[in-house]
Amino acid sequence: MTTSRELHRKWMKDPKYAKAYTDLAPEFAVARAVIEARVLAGLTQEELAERMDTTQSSIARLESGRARPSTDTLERLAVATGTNLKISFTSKHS
Amino acid sequence: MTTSRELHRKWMKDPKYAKAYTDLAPEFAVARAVIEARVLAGLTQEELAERMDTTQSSIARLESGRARPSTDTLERLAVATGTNLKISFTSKHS
DNA sequence: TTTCTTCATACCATATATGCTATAAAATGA
DNA sequence: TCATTTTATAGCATATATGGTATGAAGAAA
Repeated sequence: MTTSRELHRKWMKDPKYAKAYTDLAPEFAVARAVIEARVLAGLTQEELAERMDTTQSSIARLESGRARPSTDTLERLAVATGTNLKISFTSKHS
Repeated sequence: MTTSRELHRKWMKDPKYAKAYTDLAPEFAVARAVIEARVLAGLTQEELAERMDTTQSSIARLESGRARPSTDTLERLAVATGTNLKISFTSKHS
C-alpha cells in the first residue's frame, strides 16, 4: 500500500517539490497546503485550474505565496482535489 | 415570536444538527471557528475589531457566515486572538 | 538543436472582500 | 420597566482577489 508519507518521500526527490515543501517561510503555509493538495491529487496546475473553472496562472499565483486567497477559492480547491477544507484557530500553548 | 433564527440557535445545541448544518454550509464552519476564537479569547466584537484594526460591523459580518474571508483577514484574526491559523486539505477517506 | 510539457510571471479588467457610517435589534443588568 | 452593552444589518466607497491573456523559463525527450 502506498501512503501519503511514502509519496511525500518520493516526491521530495523532485527539487521543485522539495523546495516548495521545506524552504517556504511559515507565512506561506497556505501555498504549501495548496501544492500538497494538488500533487496528492495527481493533478497539474492546468488540470486543477479546469476543475476549479479558472486558469493555470491563477493556480500558479496561489502556489507562489503571492496571493491571500479567499475561503471561496480554498473551498473550490478542496472540491477539485477531493478533500475537505479545514480552517481552525489553535491554541499556541497546548 | 419564534423566528427561524431562534429555532436555528436552539437546534444548533444538538450536535447532530450542528454537524449536518456545518457540513452543508462550509462558510458557516469558518464563521463558527471565528466566533469560537473570539469568545475563547474573552473579547467582544468591538475589542477584536480594534485589535484587527477594523470595525465591529466587519467582525459581525465574519461571524454571520455572509463573508468569504481572505486568508489575510484570518491571519490577522489569529494574531488578535493569540492563536495559530491552520488551513489544511484533509483526505475524505482516512 | 527542436518540440513538448509544466510552471512562473506580468498586465489589465472586473468581481468580490473589506472598511466605514449609521442604525436597529438583541442581550444584559438594574 | 429602563439603561447600557453587545451584536446584527444596510448602503456605499475603496482595496484586493480573481479571471483572462500573453509570454517566458526550465526541464525532458527526441
